Amino acid sequence: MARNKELNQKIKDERREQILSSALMLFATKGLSATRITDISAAAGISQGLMYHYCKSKEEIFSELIKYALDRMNAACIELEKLPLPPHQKIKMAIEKLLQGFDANKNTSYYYLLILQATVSEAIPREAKEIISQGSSLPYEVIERILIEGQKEGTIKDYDARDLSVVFWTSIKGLALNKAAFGGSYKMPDPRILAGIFLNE
Amino acid sequence: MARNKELNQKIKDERREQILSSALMLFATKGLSATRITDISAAAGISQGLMYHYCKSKEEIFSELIKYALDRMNAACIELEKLPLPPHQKIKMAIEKLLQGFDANKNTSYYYLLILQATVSEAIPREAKEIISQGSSLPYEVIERILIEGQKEGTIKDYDARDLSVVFWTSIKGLALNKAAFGGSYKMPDPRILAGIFLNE
DNA sequence: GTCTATATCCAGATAGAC
DNA sequence: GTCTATCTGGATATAGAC
Repeated sequence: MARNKELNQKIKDERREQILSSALMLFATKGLSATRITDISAAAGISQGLMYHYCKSKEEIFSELIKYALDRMNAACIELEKLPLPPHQKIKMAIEKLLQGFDANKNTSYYYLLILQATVSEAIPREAKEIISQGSSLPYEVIERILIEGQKEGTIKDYDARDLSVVFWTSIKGLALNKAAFGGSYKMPDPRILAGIFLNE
Repeated sequence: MARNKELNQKIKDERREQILSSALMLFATKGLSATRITDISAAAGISQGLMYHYCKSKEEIFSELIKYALDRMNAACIELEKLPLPPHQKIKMAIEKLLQGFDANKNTSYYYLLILQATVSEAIPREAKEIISQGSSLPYEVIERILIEGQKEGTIKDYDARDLSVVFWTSIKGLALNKAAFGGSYKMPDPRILAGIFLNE
């Protein structure tokens, strides 16, 4: 009895994983609206009707993916800030890790595409919009704080820290979207190019 | 008689302008698929049925907007390359002009959103895909050539020129998308921040 | 040229059998 | 838990009146 329940739960969890993973790819490459529920079910290898045992709608899946992406990004930023390193090293490391992540795993760049859609699009469930509007400012704040610290030490260039933080993230996002667009054929540039935007030599 | 024909043509042209302009905003903020033909007709102030006198489908409008954006961008790049200026000045000027353009006119950043959609999405008419795949490499090539020239003169940093060109455009695109996402509230950063990526001091 | 009304089609969601 | 069949709604596209 208990055995069966456990097994069923396991199957259910695995299917849900499968669904989320398929949906990520489809949402990223077609957008929420153009992705049909049957696209997701086909990619996950189940019938269309069965989808409704695992989720209420594709909007729900979309929101869940957004939440997951934001949570991970924010957690990583908090970790970064806590590291026992001088600020300019934190910036260097962040850039290296982010670019490596894009090269290693295309899903990473797909998440950026999802976040962009959710930020920019009016055709997105209210829930996803709320998750975004509440959870997307932390990375900017963290980088800004680190840059200000570095400016005090004289290791970071003396432009407006808010501007620098915006350039940091828009450049990263630009590269992520390029990766999502051109995929395997495209390799990330030398991270020192980006680091040079911020660091005094 | 001839008068009427001229007048009719003029009305027709104006309407078409209206439709294209409304469609740009809607495609950028909702995506092609989520934009209904009635959204466009309502924004242009005409009935849904009348749309079919001015275009075959929303896909056709989308392709036309993509073509227009690419043509203008490519023409601007060719102009830039021809200017009688040293390479590092061309880079500086390109960055300044691009950022000014984003601040001056939100439509500019909307075009970037359209290009991104057309590049990344599978749910895009074949025609738009073809336009993109044929017409989107020139800006990268032009910037790469200018950078190589500057490297010979010692005014441009000595990283791989292809990498630098990719960073140039991905950073610009990142800023454009940020503008599209956050709109009026967001002001472009100091162009010297970006220029510093490329220029030897 | 412009509108309203209608037909067609397709995706989302539900119901019922296994 | 899983499928197939069906209902429903909404968007596209067309037809016909003014």
